[in-house]
Amino acid sequence: MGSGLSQTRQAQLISASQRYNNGCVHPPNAAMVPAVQFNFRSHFTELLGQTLSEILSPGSPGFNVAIEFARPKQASHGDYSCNLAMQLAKPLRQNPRDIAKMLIGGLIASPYLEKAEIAGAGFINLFLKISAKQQFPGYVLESGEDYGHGSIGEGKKVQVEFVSANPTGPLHVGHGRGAAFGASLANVLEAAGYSVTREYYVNDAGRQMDILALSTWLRYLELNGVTCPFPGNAYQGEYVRDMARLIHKAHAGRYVHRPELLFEGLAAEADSNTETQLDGLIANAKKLLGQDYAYIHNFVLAEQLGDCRNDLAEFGAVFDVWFSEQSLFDSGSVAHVVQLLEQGNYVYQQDGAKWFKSTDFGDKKDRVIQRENGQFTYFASDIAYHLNKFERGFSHVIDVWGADHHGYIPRVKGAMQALSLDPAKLEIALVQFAVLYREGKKAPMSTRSGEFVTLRELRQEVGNDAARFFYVLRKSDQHLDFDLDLAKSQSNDNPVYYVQYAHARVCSVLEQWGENTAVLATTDMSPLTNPAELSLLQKLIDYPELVESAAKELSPHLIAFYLRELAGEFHSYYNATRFLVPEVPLRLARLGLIAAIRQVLSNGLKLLGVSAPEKM
RNA sequence: GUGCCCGUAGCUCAACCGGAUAGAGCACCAGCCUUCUAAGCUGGGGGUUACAGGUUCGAUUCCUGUCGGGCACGCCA
Repeated sequence: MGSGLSQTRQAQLISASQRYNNGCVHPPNAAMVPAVQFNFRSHFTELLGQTLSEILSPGSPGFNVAIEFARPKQASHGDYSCNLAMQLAKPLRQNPRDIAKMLIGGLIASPYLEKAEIAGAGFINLFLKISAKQQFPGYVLESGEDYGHGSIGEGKKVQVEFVSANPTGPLHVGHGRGAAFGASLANVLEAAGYSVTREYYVNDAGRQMDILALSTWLRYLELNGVTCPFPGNAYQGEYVRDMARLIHKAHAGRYVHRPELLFEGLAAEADSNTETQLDGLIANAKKLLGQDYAYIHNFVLAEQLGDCRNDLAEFGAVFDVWFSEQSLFDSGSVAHVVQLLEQGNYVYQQDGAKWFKSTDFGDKKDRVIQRENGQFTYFASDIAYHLNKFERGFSHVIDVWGADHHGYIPRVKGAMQALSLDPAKLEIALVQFAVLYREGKKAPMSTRSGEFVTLRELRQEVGNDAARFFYVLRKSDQHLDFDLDLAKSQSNDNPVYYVQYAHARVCSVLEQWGENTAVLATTDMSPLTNPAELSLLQKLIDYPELVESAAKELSPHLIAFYLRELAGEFHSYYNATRFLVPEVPLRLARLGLIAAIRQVLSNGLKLLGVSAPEKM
């Protein structure tokens, strides 16, 4: 979410520090106000920042060096690690270890800090007090479903537009990835404090829809005993015949209009697979059907959109707005936006067409917005659509596109600039298509040819949970090799079971314990001292920061990775440690910890649209 | 040909926008169920981060070049 969010982040840090200075931020002690906003990383950033400002005067070299804490991989490097001293070595012309010594010496006491060490080339490693970590299970359980929810979004309106597939046939597994990514991303942004609108842009105005309408009509004619060749580049899928059957069933021969004239003025059947031939057929169909063309067109649109909507809803991708491209033409928005661009002197006429000067904004070539035949291009309606988005008051707009559209970015951003909109407020998240493998070989996929694996088919065979999780298990802009056989097999290779199983195991233990889990939120956690327990505590502490990062980086896959790690640590802990031990304080503390783990697993899975079963 | 993305264990992928000994999962090998769910756990082998330079305290990460792969380069959407 680019610069906008990092500014937000800074604002957040500043406000956190102010609260700290005013004494309004309390340690996460269950007896006090719950420290919902509390965050060790920002706490230490603040402490070190104060130390730094005492050592350096404003404006001196190194004063503006960013203070960042990392979570070291090795436990011996502490809980939080900072490279500030090494960053300062050059501007201060001093040995980094000496600087580190100076910084640690001036560090303000913190109730959470056990010790600070200098290590390696000059790392400052901070160790949390165990007591600080032990506050978290109670905090997690108190926060419940809200644990991990943050406020970096500040309630700002963000739109996530995703899937937006042409309603010309069933969604396939490529769309599924966009759906899983977009839906998860929207959830993550919401958890980070944004007010999210989920939107689907319906391409109901273009040629593809005409081809679908034509295809359906041709199938319908066949049902009425009219034999005519079916073009190879029309939509071949069985769903087209299904729609034709529906029309036939409801209206019998009502829409048979002089089919013998269909090929009038067109080439012979033999070479009937060209695009011009198809356009000719569409034109003839429109002429022959007259007013009735709209019926066919609207019927197939409604059918496909309805099917798509159900499919996505079952997949857990629910939209707030279904935005019609056609409405932009009907309302005059497209004509208007072209006018705006003309007024700005960004449009010129050439070869009978109107071109937008996108090269003014870094595009490789100028782009047609209105064709020689007077029709607006898809690009024109897309400009109008983006203008419309910002007119609706979104502070950020995120478009989730297939990566094959990446070349489209410069012209859209260019158009935004031409309209005096800030292109930085539009973020494009590219999602690579999933490449299918069946029996170790690439499976062909093309909507037109009718050879595809549908999202619905995938969901039915592997289940929604597995599909949702599988899709976001890798970075969205990376290719996804989707092994159908593996995904369809009910084997334990599928990582979603691993995470869900951890959740179910906790449920099972708590059920056998049999008492009211409510007491666990206020249980004394001081018996939690072994390395596995401390590591799990830190894992719980990390979760809110993780949600924040996932939101800032538009990377829901981070949630999936985190859940796998958390589940892994839990499974190890489970195998090595007994929870239902006779000693009551230890038993309660361990149960409190695993109950908190369960809560975080559940919260994370919810963001990904995956269920958290109590039994498996 | 031009532009964008990518190249990490046998395979699929991470690595917190330059940090410490590059991590997981599959697969392979050897173990763990009279104890809270074995859809689990423990241990083991596996790497010149495609290659060659450069930038600096430090590079999988940034820059240049080479090789290899994907995508895009319509008055389609």
